[in-house]
Amino acid sequence: MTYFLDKAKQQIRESIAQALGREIDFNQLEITRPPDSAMGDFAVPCFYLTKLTRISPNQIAAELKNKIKLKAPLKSVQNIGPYLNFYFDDKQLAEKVIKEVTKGGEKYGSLSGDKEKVMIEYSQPNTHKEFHVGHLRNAVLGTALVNLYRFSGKKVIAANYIGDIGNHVAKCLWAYDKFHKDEPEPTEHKGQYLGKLYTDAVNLCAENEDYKKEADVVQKKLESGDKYFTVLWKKTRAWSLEEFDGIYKILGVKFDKFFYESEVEKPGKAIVADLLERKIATHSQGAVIVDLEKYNLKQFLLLKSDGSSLYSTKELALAKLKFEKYKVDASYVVVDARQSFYFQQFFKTLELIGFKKKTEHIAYEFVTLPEGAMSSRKGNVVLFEDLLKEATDLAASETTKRHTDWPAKELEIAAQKIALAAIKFAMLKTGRNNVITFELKEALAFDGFTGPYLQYTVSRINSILKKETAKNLTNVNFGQLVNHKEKELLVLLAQFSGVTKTAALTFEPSQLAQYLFEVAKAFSSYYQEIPILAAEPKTKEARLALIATVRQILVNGLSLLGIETLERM
RNA sequence: GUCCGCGUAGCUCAGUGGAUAGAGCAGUAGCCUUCUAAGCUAUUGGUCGCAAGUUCGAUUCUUGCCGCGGACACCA
Repeated sequence: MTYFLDKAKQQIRESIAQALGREIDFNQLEITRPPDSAMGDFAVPCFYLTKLTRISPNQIAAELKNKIKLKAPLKSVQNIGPYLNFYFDDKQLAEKVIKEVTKGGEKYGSLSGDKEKVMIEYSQPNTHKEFHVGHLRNAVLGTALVNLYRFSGKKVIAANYIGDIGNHVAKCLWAYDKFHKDEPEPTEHKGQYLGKLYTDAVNLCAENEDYKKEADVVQKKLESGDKYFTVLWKKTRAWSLEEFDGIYKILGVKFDKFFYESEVEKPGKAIVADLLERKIATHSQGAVIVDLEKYNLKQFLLLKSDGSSLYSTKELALAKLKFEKYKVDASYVVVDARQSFYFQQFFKTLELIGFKKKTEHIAYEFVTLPEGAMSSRKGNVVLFEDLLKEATDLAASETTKRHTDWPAKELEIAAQKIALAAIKFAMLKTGRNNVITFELKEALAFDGFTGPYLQYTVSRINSILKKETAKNLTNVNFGQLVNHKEKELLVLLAQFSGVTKTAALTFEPSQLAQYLFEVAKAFSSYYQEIPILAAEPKTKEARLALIATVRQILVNGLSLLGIETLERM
């Protein structure tokens, strides 16, 4: 799919090559936006041309300005210093952009034809632990990445890899068995209940060496198929999975495939045995390691000295499974940046084994609290459920202030949508490399650069379009859209597809978030100044078509970020 | 100690090898008989951590230093 802006940019490049009378590397010839829209719609800095011709950038810009022959939709070109600034024909711009967005609808901006099949693994919660805002960032980021990748035309398998076994499970079950097995079973929030037990267990084991040993014995028993603990494990594991399922439903987070650590534990151990045989792995202090010293990656631990498995043991088998069974071309794993070193070791190990497939760690920084890191041990984690409740209550009270007459059901649905938008957007609006210091006040903000502001913008457009819409675009006179704010909006809208593509390739949904905010601001300013329904019929028709286009872009973009919009708010 | 990330306005963050470094929040001053004020307009606020180097040109690239956060074998 080639959109209007791509074609226009290509025309700019070709017109320059033609005027110059020689071939140029179009990849080197960048097309940017001037600092002020009055200076042009798009700009070409001429420094690259100077390299080719040895004529000063200012001079070559001046010469080319007179030689360039423009075709629609481009109207004119100006040279300002070392820049060639191009202007669109307003009517053409409006007509092309509005028509292609209208035609594309919810698919507008998407690309197709890419044959690559990738797996994006994310979320990876641990059973028997609590689901907090740290996990939330991963789930929200992963969802956005899956959406963006699909939008840019790739086949994506969204995968979850649930940590349903391991030392944390053993600790939780040890605590359950030792202190709680005679209690009545919890009837709700069973996952959270287990999380609490786990926290207690961590503290107890830290204080008491004997307790830690007991918990380790539980892990050994689990791995050797002990009946009692296996039954207990299956039951409690289901409690956690049920909780995750509920959270994913609320979040609108979906997976095509669930992997469980429990299913790759044995195959993982088999791989480790094979690596020992092949002398890629060796024994060290009773444990199994891969020596990566010569790559400056220390030693990579594959098996504990008591023979039980580690994360790495299982991940070896998982990597194999992904490529062999699911035949993906690339595997992306969305995991906290604190695991970067581990992944370097892991990828190097795969390389030594002879694995040639593309695997990449999509690292993001963690979520912390103003008073320091969240930790189950300190009991200062912010649970997703608590955060959602707080946000929903606030959204409900804000909505009630504005609409005293809304039916209870609509109020309830709206409050949750607004709350989720606020929370998700807060997680997505900054780049992956930023540590998010979680502050409730900020997560619950509904104005400025927030999800609710974007939803509000859509609702305002809805409110107009509910009264009247442009019936048939063939009769619309696009020449009516001459206001500079209309022009600004159109140029912005035309960039949507490019933004989503870059956001996908760089694994940075924040770029889309920033862009959508710009669109919303441009619309709000326009909305304030320019009457739509009260305009002359012809003008009104064109403006209605324009704002429907703005809505489509905002809805499409928000949906990629996993954020729903509301009919009214 | 080694490695990774970050350091831009009071706070939270965009941004770019080149045209006057931008937003949001907070502050100040305005705007609701007119399409939803979760909004808009104006305005205050910056030696882009410090130093050197590469370059016609560095906040952006390189190196060193400083500060903050993180990782560095039996957790995941």
